[in-house]
Amino acid sequence: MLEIYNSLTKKTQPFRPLDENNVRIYVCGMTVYDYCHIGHARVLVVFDVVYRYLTHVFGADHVTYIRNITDIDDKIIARANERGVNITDLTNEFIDAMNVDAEALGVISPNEEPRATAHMQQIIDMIQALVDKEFAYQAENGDVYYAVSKFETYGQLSGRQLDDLRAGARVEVDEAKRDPLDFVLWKSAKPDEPHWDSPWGKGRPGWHIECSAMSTHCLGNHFDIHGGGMDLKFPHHENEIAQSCGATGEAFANVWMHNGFVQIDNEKMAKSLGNFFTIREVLEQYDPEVLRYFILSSHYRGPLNYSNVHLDNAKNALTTLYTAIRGINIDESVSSKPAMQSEFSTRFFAAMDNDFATSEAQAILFELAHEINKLKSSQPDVAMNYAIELKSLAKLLGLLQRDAEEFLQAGQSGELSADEIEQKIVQRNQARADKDFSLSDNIRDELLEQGIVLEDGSDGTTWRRE
RNA sequence: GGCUGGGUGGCAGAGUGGCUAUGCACCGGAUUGCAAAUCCGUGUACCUCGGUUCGACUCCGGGCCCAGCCUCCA
Repeated sequence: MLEIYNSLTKKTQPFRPLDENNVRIYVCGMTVYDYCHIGHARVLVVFDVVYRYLTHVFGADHVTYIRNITDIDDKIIARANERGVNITDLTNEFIDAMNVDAEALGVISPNEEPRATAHMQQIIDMIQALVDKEFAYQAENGDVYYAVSKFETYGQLSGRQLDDLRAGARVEVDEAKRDPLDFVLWKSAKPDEPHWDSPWGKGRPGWHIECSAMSTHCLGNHFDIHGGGMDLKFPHHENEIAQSCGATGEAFANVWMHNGFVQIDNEKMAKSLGNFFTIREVLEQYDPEVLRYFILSSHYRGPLNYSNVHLDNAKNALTTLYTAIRGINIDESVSSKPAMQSEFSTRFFAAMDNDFATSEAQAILFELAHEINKLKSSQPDVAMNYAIELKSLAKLLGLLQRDAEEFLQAGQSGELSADEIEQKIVQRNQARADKDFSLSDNIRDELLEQGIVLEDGSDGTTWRRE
């Protein structure tokens, strides 16, 4: 049975959805004012695997996955001003870019990707409900704030006490707030800022209320899983709980999942440290599937240390996997049937059931590949069945779905086209047939300099890019 | 200062109260014209100090160290 670590209870617990026919998950997505970086890639990929696995467990039509888009906030306004473009053009540009990156990484689109600006009515309604219930107040400067002290369990998710928070608060006291910990729900508009009409005057929503309003709107007041990056736990998710529970009077998300950070040299990746990589920068050097494999090679809650060495390692590992299924002609009529369920599948599912232990699941993929290599020539039928099983398990991780040949020969190292390489191979094999090994070795060395590795198999020579 | 996580072999990274993780790298052998790939095999671990236990890397306590959060952040 699937067990998930719940940040709220700090325990790994059996996952029991409210409705098995509609498992509902909401993940905090991106604020779209720049290209996505590797940290974003991690959220994208991690929750993509969560979604794939939930679908596997509960059925394809029994999971609803929502990932929002924050398309209005201070940074977006600042960036648009900087560039002299309007906000919609800016956010559309980066939403498109995000979709390109996500697709490259093999991320399945969520069922819905709600945008904040398209849910202004729901946001205003929720703020109104909070004001009506006296969880919120309008301050003299026109802003509407959430009164943190009114919500009894505030701090539960992040394990903080109000007094500790006040003691540690570095923010200067905002005169308009009754309590320095109160946070903004509605900001009154400054001149030349985008704004919407509301009962509290022209303005725009605070960041936290957007997610409360959109998740509730898309999934109902009470749903199963809420996810996001570790850093969102406080204050963002803490505030969401206060808002949603305050407004609806019901429970909010049952399970909270938080993925760990991407680090570089054991430090958080951050623009201010200059150790920052966008997805597209990485993909100039590495195949997207390599990045995906790398992300899944450590547990989602732990830190992920990024470096080229690690990506090289991931590339070699993936090459091993693809090499195992290379040359096996998977009979479509067989592969359309459900894959064989060997002991490998059982162990793979057990790993995934254990809070999505993807690195352990990957290890089983290698054992399967090993099995295939052993049986390839002696029992091709059995090997093919294992290959089908391997691909079907890997699919849950979004890996190994391409043609092996295509993966192994992808890339643009060297100047040679596939046709030219094939010609060289023909020449070399003629030389080998003539026992002219110095010529054949020269050709092979020449290709190797271009990053092309030749492999002489029992049924001919194959090549790949290293 | 408060709150979270974590310290495993050359590197990365799982896991378990006594039994092989896995990948990459390395070494020996098979195979190959030679390689590559593959197969067979070897080796290198569990921060520190106490405690519990027949037995702990695995449980408990102290210490040291690292990262994250406490402000926008995936």
